[in-house]
Formats: sequence, C-alpha cells, structure tokens
Amino acid sequence: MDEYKRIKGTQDIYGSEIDYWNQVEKTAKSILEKYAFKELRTPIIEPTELFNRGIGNETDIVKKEMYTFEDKGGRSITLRPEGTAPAVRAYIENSMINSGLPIKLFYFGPMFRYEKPQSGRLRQFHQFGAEIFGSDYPLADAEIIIMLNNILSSVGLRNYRLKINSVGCPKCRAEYRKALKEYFGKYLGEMCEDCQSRYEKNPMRLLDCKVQKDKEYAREAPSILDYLCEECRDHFANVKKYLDLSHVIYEVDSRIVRGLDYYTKTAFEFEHLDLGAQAVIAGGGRYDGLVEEIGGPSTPSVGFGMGVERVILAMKAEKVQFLCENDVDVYIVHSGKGTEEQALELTSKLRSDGIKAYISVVKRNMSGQFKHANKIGARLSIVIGEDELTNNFYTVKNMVTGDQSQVEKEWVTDIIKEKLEGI
RNA sequence: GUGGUUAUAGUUCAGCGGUAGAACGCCUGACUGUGGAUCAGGAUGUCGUGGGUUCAAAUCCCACUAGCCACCCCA
Repeated sequence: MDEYKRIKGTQDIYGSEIDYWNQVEKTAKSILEKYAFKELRTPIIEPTELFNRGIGNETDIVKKEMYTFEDKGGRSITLRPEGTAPAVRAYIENSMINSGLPIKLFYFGPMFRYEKPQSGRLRQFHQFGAEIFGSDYPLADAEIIIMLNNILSSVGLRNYRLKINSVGCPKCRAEYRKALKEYFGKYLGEMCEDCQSRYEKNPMRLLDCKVQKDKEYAREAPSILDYLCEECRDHFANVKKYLDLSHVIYEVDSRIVRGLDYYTKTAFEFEHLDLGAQAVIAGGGRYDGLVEEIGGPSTPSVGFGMGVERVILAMKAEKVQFLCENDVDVYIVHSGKGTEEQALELTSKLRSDGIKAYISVVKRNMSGQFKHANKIGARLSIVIGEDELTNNFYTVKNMVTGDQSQVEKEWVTDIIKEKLEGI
C-alpha cells in the first residue's frame, strides 16, 4: 500500500503532461516579454492581513478558502490565494513608483485555495498574471485584454469567448446597488435562499444566480451600464473602441461580477466553450482603489489572472497540437572492451556541441541499448564496437529508417547535425 | 461546506459469497554487433483503510479516506 499520498486537490505533473506546461509557459512568457512586462517573483506566503484587506473580508476567498496558519513566532501566515495583492504589496514595499510609471509586471506560480476539488478546480493551482500599475488610461485596459487574447490564441485555443463589463467606480456603484435592491426587493420572497442572503451582502451577485427562476428575474434587472457616471462610461467606451480596432471579439455582459472586491470599471472574463462547470480560463479587470487600500499612494491599475490548469484542459478539449522537442537526438551505443571510455568521450563532445546525446547509465548489452534508444525516441544512434575501435570510425544509424553508415570520427558533429536536419 | 458517483496489477477494466483475471505496459528470450513488427516465457496485487455479517468476503452491511462530477464560488 502507498503510505504517502498527495494532499487532496494537488497534482504531480510529469511525463507527457509536462509538455503542455512547457508549451503554455514558453508562449505566455515570450508574449508577456514582447509587451515589455517584466517578471516579478513574490513569496508564496504572505501576512494574512494582506488578503483580508486586499481581496475583501466579505469575499468567499477570504471567508472560507484561505490556507492560513500561525508560524512559530505567532504571526498569521497565508498561502497566497491569488497574485494581485502580493504584486501590489511588492510594488509598494519596493517603492517601484520611483522607477517611473507605469510599471508592467507579470508573475507565474502556484496559488492555494481551500476548496472541494472538481474538474478545473484544485487546491493548489497555477496562474500567469500581469499587472500595469499607474495608468488610468483605457489603453492600459485594452492592452491587458489584447495581450491575454494573444496568449490564449498563441497557445492554440480557438473555442473561447471574451465577456466584458464595467462595474463602475464607488460613486456610480452606490447608485446602482440602490436600484438593484429596489428591483429585487419585489421578488425577494420567491427567490432562492442564497439570493436572500446576497441581497444584503452583495446585491450584484443576485445577477449571477444559476437557479432558473432567479435567472429570469435577473434578466429584467437594471443594468449597471445604465448607471455608470460619465467618466466610467467614457472609459468603457474607449476600451471597447480599442478592442474593436484590434479585432478582438467580445461580448458585453452586464452580469459579470468578479468575486474579488477590488475591481472598478473594467471587468472581463475569458470563457472556454468546451469545458465543464469551471469554464473561466482567465479573468481580470481594473482596480483603481487597491494600491491605496493596501497603504500605497493612489495608483490606478489593471491586470489579469490566467489559470494554467484550465488552459491545459481547454487545449486537450480542442485537441491542440504543438511541436514538442525530442528528449534525445543521438543514443551512443557501445559494446566491447574499451568502448565505454570512447563512448563517454563522444557523448561529452556531442553535448558540448549542442546535441542531446544519451549514453546508457545502466548496464545493457547492444540489443538492450537499441531497444532503449527506440523506447525513448532517439532519432539517431552511434555505434561504438570493436570494429569501430580498431578501424577508427563510427557507425551512425538512422533510427527511423534503419539506415546505417560509417563516419569518420572528425566529422561526427557535422554529420549528426546534418542528419538531424533531415529527420 | 452540501450532494451524486467510484475505489481490484504501473494503466484501463472484468470478476459480485468458495482460496485473484484480461488487455496494454514492463522484464527475458527467439536474434552471442542492432531497436521498432511477430512469437514464446516471466514479474507485479495483504482487491482504498478500519470494523461488522458468514463455516467462508474483492464480492453483502456500516464508517472513514481518496478520486471523479455537480452545487457554491472561482483560475
């Protein structure tokens, strides 16, 4: 029996699975850098208070999903449930403002949320995220969305859609809440229990209810978009204009309400069409009040978070193909007295010439070495046996066609490189 | 946190009261300097854990744990 098992909601990532991860990480990173975002690495643990303040005490994340514990010094520590609050903390703590605004940062790493696992939902999951600190300009919102769209499509995804909304600023939202409560007040008695409690806590969530009957009430509910102040309305119009100009297709959905309290104005979600219940592969928005909330100077900002596991699920659902480099170019097969030393030297030489060379680190006869070479997908093999040793040449074999040829020692690297080109 | 469902070899699964099976994978050989195809052998499980019923439990009952899926919520 296995004595030790993975913690619930965590995964070991290995084998062919890791190819998907490398593909996503590689393309995301290269695009992020193309847009001049610079990587930020923050600790996985943070003071609990950062999230209480940043995400909001009333959110589900803070109320029931945080991995919080006390360290030996009696401090309350939390495993980060998301990346924005830590990024903001780092921005303030390191006075990044002094290197000139805006600051464009991206991050990648594990996040932790104590939830019941299901498809597309884990207790330890991974996010790519990016933030632009110090711009209230709609072009910043647009850049974030365009870039994210760019990442998703570059990773090979097609079957997804973008939904955007404006959740307004504290000024217009207050008006809107009042209107919502007035509207739903009439039907409250007939609505589900959850909605009854949402009514007081977070009336905007009423729009989001999945209960069929409630959905119908929600359809007729007043829209935030009719309550936006002039500034918010202009901002939203401009964001949409830039998306149109960039040929990014979107759908305005006034029911999008994000689960983190810090969002203002722009809020958006990328939803994949072939996924189960957890279909949001990325989301984000503007958070003009957050930096100040956490103790920094007023700094309007926008960002996104993208769930790597969900993106990979989507890639599989769409059967996305991608090139994945061979682990081994050349397998050095050796057999007979004195060949081992030669084989080792040759392997080292090829490796320093930039070729992925493999020498068996397990004792195997010639047949066994070929079998293994085949199994690990080596494209070529080089044989060093007694013949080769006495007559001073190498035998190079194409593992796909089975062709073999004799090669003068001094030309191996060139010939190997040439042959690899042709496969 | 709530609900549904599942748990047998490395993997996918069959067996559903009488002392563990298949396929694939893995290892060995046919092939003493050659892999992939074929053929022949072989290894591997306290049948998720703990309890109960029974002469007898992988099989029936209960609890727990874990996986999957959905709700809630989110990436």
